[in-house]
Amino acid sequence: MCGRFTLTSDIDEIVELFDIGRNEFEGYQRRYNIAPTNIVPAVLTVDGERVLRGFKWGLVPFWSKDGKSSYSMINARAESILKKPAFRNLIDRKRIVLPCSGYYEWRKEGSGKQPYLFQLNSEKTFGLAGLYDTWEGPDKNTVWSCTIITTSPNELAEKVHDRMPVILNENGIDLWLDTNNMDKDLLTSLLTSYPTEEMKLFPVSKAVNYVKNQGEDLIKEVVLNSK
DNA sequence: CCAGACGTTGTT
DNA sequence: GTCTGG
DNA sequence: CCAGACGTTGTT
DNA sequence: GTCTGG
Repeated sequence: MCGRFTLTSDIDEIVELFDIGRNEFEGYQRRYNIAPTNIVPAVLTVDGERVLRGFKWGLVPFWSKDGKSSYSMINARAESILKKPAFRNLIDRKRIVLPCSGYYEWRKEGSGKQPYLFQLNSEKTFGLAGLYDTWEGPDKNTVWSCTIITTSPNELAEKVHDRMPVILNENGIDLWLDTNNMDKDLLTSLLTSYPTEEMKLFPVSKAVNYVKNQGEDLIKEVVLNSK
């Protein structure tokens, strides 16, 4: 999973897919409109209600000493998620889904790296499976942080990369966000690659390499020079 | 027993 | 906090 | 990806 | 130069 993904501004799509209130989404936008770029939105269930809040991307486990997360904690491997001490205790009660309209992966091509954008064929918003944790700082502040789960790629994704994020369909989102669901077999069975035939991929501008670049141009297809 | 890890990926 | 490796 | 190791022995 | 660990 790359270090960059996009979120559509289509409120209706998000509200519908995640079954959250419209005011929940608008409240999120208000609360986080000046958040740093490493804060990402995600949906969780609190007291039976779907809630959208910001998480620092890069898990900080509750037992962390300094509140920092290593770069590697941005992802958790689905295959080992029940074994790894940093993740396995989170699967019971700390599950989230991150709204996403597309994600980038880079492929080495000749001298440089060509970014590709993955989307659903429908170009609609989808959900990435994640886990979160909270960490209490010395001054009693709480850091909410998260990690995105990766799995082996489907036939499309493997053209570019050897991993892909876990994408949940609507049913998967419901199961993953159901706080009453403690069935580890069922939960881990959701952590597979998304159907190839429902996804598309195309090259995009290398402008995506610079985080400061934003906007529509980054999700447009570009024509690559054939060799 | 205790110290040290605890994790994954690759444009930052 | 808990597990692992030395 | 990049920084740092790259090794073994034993009177430290 | 190449491998490994972070």
